[in-house]
Amino acid sequence: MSYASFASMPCTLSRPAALLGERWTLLLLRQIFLGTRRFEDFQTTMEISRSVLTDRLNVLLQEGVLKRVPYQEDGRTRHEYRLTDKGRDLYPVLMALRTWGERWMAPEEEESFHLHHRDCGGGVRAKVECTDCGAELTARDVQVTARS
Amino acid sequence: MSYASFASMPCTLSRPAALLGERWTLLLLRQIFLGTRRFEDFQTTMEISRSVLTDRLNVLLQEGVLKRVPYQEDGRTRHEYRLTDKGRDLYPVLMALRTWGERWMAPEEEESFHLHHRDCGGGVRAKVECTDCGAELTARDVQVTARS
DNA sequence: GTAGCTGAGTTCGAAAAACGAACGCAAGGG
DNA sequence: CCCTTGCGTTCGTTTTTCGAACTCAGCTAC
Repeated sequence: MSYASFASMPCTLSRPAALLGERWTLLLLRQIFLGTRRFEDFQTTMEISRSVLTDRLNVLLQEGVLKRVPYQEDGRTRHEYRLTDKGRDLYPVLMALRTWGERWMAPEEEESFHLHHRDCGGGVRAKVECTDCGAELTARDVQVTARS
Repeated sequence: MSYASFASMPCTLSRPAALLGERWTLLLLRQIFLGTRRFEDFQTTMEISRSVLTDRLNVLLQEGVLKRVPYQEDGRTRHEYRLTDKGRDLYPVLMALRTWGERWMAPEEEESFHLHHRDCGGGVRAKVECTDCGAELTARDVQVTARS
């Protein structure tokens, strides 16, 4: 009764952290942002056990991060998992991970994929900024105030 | 030999995702960014089992996200866990989670804490931008290219 | 119609991870 | 000394995860 309690705390950081902090969930989202949509493809590319995959997909469906969308293949109706608006809005989280990974975990080898801005071809970077003055912020620039 | 393999893939997204995607790790980082530094405080505030806490702290030490820093208390030497530069640079990841949480999971109740820019008092927001033109990017603005 | 194939799960026994209460231990303090 | 405190470690139990086999629905071919 402990890990789960973070998922229901009135804290806008602990709730997402508890949801995405469950094993496989971040890697599953990565795969989805890379274009995977079908149960079988998740299972084979990630080597996750089928039962856990079922569970994680269901949690993300319940949370409204994913939706099941019917489509036709070989004349039969199947379903694929796609991001909702809420799910697509997790992009900054994944990009923040990648930006950090590039800076601090970059292996000598090449990347497995590249990202660039469709319009201008530039690179992609996550950052934190002030909603008022627009300055880029680090942890040290931010004051934490507990609510009374 | 499966979840662990993501931690050693030559991919700057899968490696951080595997590291932070282990249960408790994101919540532990949240607690650290909120100022907790000592074993006992993590254990009591998070209700995590002591053995798992030991393990997670050790992994973060090994990865260079945390460091053990000696300090004096009541005339005796103790150690506390503090963020390294590498660890502090995870701030955008946490802020991206929080930005998402505020938009999509905000409970009716109040937040448990507030964040604001020390210099101007403004709010804090994570975003993704183009390194060339500076435009704010969503998943749809970004092209994924697999490496040959 | 029936045998086979395929994608998408479900089931279930074994292995791994997490839990939590008790124990160990070093460094003061009384 | 004996007590307390902070920080782990141990260990038996419970919960998750694993992975191989099974199910099932909807076609396709015969």
